Amino acid sequence: MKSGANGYRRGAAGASMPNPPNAPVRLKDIAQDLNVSVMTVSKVVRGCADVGAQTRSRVLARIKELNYQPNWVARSLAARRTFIVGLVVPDLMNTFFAEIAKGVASAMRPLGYDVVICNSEEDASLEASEIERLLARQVDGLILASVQPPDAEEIFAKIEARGVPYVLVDRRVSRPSAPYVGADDEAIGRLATEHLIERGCRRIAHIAGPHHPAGVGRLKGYREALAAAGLKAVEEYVERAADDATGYQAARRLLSLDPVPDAIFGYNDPAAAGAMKAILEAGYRIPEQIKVVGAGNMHYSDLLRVPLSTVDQRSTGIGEQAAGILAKAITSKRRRAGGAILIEPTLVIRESSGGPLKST
Amino acid sequence: MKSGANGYRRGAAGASMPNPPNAPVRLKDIAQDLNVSVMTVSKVVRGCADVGAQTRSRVLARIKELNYQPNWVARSLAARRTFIVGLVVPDLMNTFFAEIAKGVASAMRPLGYDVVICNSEEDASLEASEIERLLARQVDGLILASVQPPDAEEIFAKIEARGVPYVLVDRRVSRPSAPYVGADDEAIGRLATEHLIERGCRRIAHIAGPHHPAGVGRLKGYREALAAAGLKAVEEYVERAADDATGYQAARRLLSLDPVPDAIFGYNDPAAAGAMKAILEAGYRIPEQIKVVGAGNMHYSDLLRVPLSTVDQRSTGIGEQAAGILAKAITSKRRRAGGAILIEPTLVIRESSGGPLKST
DNA sequence: GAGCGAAATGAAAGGGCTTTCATCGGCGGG
DNA sequence: CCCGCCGATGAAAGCCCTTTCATTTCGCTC
Repeated sequence: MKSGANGYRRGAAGASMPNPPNAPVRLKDIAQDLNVSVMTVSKVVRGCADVGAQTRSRVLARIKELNYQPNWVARSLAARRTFIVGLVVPDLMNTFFAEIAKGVASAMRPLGYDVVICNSEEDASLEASEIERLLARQVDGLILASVQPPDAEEIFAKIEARGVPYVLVDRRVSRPSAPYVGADDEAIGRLATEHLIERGCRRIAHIAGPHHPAGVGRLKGYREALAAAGLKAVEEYVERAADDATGYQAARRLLSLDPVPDAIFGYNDPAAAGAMKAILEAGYRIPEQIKVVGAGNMHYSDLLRVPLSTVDQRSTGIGEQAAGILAKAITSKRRRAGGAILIEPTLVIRESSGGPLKST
Repeated sequence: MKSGANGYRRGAAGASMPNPPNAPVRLKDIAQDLNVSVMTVSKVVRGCADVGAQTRSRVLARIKELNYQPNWVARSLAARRTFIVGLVVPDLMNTFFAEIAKGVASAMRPLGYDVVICNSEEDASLEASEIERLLARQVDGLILASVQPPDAEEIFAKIEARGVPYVLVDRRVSRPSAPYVGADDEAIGRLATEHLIERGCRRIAHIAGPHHPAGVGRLKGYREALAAAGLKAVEEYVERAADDATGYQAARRLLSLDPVPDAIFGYNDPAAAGAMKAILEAGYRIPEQIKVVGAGNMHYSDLLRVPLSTVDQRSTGIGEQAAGILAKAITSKRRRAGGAILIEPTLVIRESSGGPLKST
């Protein structure tokens, strides 16, 4: 019963079943139709130069006619490139990251790459597993806004061992060698805090992020600015949060302190927005009694309860630039993009810190 | 020079180069190490039952030791399944869709599927090309919040021709046979409009969406509600928009009309949020002079300038349910999920329409 | 101790494409 | 008139894994 072993797809006979109706068209089908080799068709599909003009047009015609679509899985396997890049962000609900995703996708598309977006939900282990899946899927490159705690070498070692180029965005994990696109977090922290100091605040609280570089860096900048202004850093004035819900909670705790803060700097906009909700609920006025500043300039920040002052980091640009760097790294031999692109953070002053002109 | 044809990867000699340092570990490497067949290793990896306990543990040990990761591209080709499903949404910046994405991903992950999220940016042709790429990538299924105008049969015909199961979410394209998860758009339109009528509004304007089912349906519901209440439908009171920026513009036009509307129903929350910005800028008070209602209950709606009344559609649930249906369709023989799941829309009353209790 | 079925293993044949390299025919130059 | 070269075409060998089905080896039953 040897013939039984023949195999899958097409009936039973041999290698020549013409076109079992429902199966997608393959290179081979076209080649047989036209009495040319699979190679020739493949070359036409890929736009190789060494195909006769006449042959080419015959093939092209048939391709259109049969509506041939290359099978990218097979192509990826053979070519050892998938033309997929992975993007891992911690929170898609924060439009700051959605915007980065948009930037990445729109920069990658014209280069022929698809972007697979993953949401790690600020969960380091979920993130790790997402990255592993992406690697298993043989992505050509990775863009990461990482959740990883500063000491998590392992994942990056794995990526590097695989030789997959990657770019860090927004969160600069402790890999000085890795390419990075984003703002200087300490500068962000300083900028926001200095602004509040200028506006006359003296009891400035901070809702810090989780223990990733962005959180840590902004906290540091905040402390530096306080120190530079000769203000005492009150330990109780620093809370932790990750998004609007936790920011709300954090702010409630801050509001229960005895000398109530006269300003809150949220490490990102959702946290600051949540804080504003808590502040208003507690009956304080923004900005008269308590001023608020966020960071990220997320899409809805100026539509919020009180339009939110924030530190802009040009999120779409981050995505595009990261994409550019990654594309270059993928193509180059060295497969390691270099250096960091530090985005100059800029203050966007809205009502939550007293508005553009008057100073308190 | 026959030997030159030998091929790629591993040096030159034969099929037995042991382990060219930098290449990823393959099934074959493990098999050779252990003197078993590739098959056996493959079975262990996939958790097949018919492997001896001892062999299994030897293999497992080696897998861990060498840190073997299956190559999903090869696996997908051989198994003719990718374990990838595609999700196409019109606007990731609208957290309503980000939430759906989250729901889909979290429901699919435990089933072993990865989700590829695509943002069509409300652009029908971009959407079409994204869907084609997903098909070319051999996705196992598709979840679509489609931008397509009602007459765009072509794409769906293509999907069906490929035999790829799909589920529609939030936007019910005119394919009565296709499975759908989302709210009844006319009900949404009615609910919002009736609420505004109850609150005493008589000149209710509507910022309608683009010409997709969600936009059309909600507009229809709005008109029905007006008619039912005996209110005249003023044609100038209907504007078009897609997001907060265009919603802002639309509202400005509405505010320039002579009898200024006393209410605006935005077909989605971003549009309504943009409208609120325009209204406040023009010096009107919300809700005293103009009331506003949106739809979708997006993540930041209650943090907005004036907390936004809206029609909730349980976005996370939509994603999860769609994922469930799709997974079933993928597994089943028929490959076509059935029926629609209509989510009961519910009103969420916040300040923008006068708050929960008092009735204007 | 022959016969049976189950358990464990593996051989062979692809999946649809690309890669490398050989071949073929025809042209101009020597 | 033969050589070598070029453009055009194709043959063969993979990419790494799964599928189908055959084989081998046991332990049992009767």
